[in-house]
Amino acid sequence: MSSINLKRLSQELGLSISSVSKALRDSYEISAETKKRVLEMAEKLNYQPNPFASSLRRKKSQSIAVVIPEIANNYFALAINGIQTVAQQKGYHVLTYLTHENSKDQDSTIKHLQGGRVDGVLISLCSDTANSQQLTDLQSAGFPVVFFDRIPDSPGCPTVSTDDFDGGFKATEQLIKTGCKKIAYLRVAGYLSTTENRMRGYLAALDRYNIPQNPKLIIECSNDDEQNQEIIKKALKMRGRPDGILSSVEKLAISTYYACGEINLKIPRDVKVISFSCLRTASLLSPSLSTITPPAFEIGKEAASLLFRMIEKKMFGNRVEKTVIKSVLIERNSSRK
Amino acid sequence: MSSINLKRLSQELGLSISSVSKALRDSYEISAETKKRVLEMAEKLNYQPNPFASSLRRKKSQSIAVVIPEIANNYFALAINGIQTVAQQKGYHVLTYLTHENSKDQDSTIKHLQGGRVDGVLISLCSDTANSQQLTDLQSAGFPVVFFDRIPDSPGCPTVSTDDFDGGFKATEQLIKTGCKKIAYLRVAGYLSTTENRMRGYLAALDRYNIPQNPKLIIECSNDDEQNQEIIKKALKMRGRPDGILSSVEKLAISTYYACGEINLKIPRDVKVISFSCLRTASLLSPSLSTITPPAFEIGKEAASLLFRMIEKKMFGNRVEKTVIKSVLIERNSSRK
DNA sequence: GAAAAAGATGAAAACGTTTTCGTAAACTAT
DNA sequence: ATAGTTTACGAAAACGTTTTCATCTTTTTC
Repeated sequence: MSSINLKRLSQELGLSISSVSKALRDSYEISAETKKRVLEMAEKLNYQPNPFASSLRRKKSQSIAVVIPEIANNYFALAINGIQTVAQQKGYHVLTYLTHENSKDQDSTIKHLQGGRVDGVLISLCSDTANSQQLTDLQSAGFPVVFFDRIPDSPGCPTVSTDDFDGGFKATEQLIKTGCKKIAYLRVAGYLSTTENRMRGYLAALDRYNIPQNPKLIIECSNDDEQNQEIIKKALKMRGRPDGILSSVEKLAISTYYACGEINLKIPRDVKVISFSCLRTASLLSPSLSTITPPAFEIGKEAASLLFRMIEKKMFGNRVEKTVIKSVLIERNSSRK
Repeated sequence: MSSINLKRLSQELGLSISSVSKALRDSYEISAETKKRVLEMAEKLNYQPNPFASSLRRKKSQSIAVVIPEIANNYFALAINGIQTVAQQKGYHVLTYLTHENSKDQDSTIKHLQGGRVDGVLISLCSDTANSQQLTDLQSAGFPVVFFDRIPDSPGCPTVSTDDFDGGFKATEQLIKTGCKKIAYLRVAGYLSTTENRMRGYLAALDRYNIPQNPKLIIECSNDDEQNQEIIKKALKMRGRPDGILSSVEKLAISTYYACGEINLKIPRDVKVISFSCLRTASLLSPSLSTITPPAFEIGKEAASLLFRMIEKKMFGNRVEKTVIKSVLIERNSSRK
């Protein structure tokens, strides 16, 4: 807390507060000579402007918020990395809020944010969201909000996401091509745009290859890893058990590996597995895991860039940008013949 | 940006600004009846106090900063999770800053933080820090700073870390017990308290078991994964190549796996591996990776708790707290006979 | 029933900036 | 020399709170 402020600085220099302020902001009203003196003194006294006074006066926080379900997750960690890269370069500060997949937490966070603490919000929705009134309020007030990854269905929102439908389709196709007939889809509890779209891709692929859809093969998991392992084990032991698994999120693939280990099913011999995942060690797993990898870092970067464009009002009229960045499918041993 | 403020609220209620402010802060000066009216109106108009005005006046930011080298890293992601848990519960906001292992970035971050944007700082030092003047300035100004994981050597700093020496010792011991005679230690470039202490544990274990220390087996890696893979490959091809590897950080273990794959060395047959790591999938790797796992989440939680104790001045005099939380060693196939 | 105490409210200063506006002094053009 | 313009600076208001202090009313006390 450097208690040295403009007043102190101006006294030291024998100038008025306003002149010093202008000098520091490089105003044309101040002579080059004076600016130099001011800069030097500021440096010497290690002057740091009070960000709150500045924000209060300018009605600009120089901060953005990132609201995500969790952070100990390869995807979100990478996305934040991308976001920070852009924000730090723009001289913006980044506030992170975790919702823990809890819409109550998400709503209260959004509500607090209305106070003006940030100039914009990047958000990936939590899974138990029905429809957040807070969020629509925020947006309709003209507040810059960009959704990434888990986005709302409503068309009026700026979003950055990946081609989930396509990913789900291609992953399923891949399983089909290696001979799978009974492909299970692992989805998480609640509603997620990603899970939903990936599933639509999965179903479309089944149709395309004339494989009958089977509701029993759409397996809803929870938010608890141990519970999921049980759910998956049960699915793998049922009559007409799946010979292929498409996991909509990384953690379910991991649970699948553990589940198979416990009931002595060999991947890929007994069941083939492919999963959406940003796991860096996918190729080192036993067996190596086939993945559809969303470009998390780029999505974060793109979402942040879009947000800053909105903040800086460099938007073309009211056009709502919807960016989609392709995922990449990498076939590895877990889904090979 | 709810443009409804105290003034507006007070007009609506026919009260003075000060009374409304006091009512909202539940002051004893205001009658219960009035408080109720105020609360109701605030709710109705969705009043959100301006955080900057409040911070400016109270000289309290209700925010803390987390300064870390990177975020796409299991350890730091977990630690932040712990930090957020505590902060969110305390009603504090969390600002994250990435230094990218760059002391310039770190210094400029610290410098900005002196403006009073936060009430305290949690920091894990970057690897190319010699000694940050900014940081010592900040501390000696009485500003609350807690170091976690990568901590300074100076005794005057509050820290939360794990028993790195012990971890290094036990990991090395484990390799020795499975018959390794030439154990390499993989360290990262620059200076890290963790790497250093783990190495001291490693060297102590060698001494304890009468294995001669060999400087050629202490291998300094870089910050670039591809480069590291080359470095490790080279080390594994040299005369008197290591038969055991202790990796001081997770990413070097991963590079080791790749390196072994490329030159056809089988883990653990040809070389045994153990690593410090928070990888959730350690047991699913091929082969499963033996790890010393620092309790990242707990370290984050503990560090944040300590910071809040400092912020709230609930410290006992000037005693500097140095918390150490034990890591746990899990033997898996990569280091078995 | 007067003095003292308690209760409830409001006016205004303060926090540290930024910005608008005013005004000297210096310069330019006629 | 005079009017106009430019240059460089300062005074003061404003941002939205919090807090101190004063004020007025009501209640208590002897």
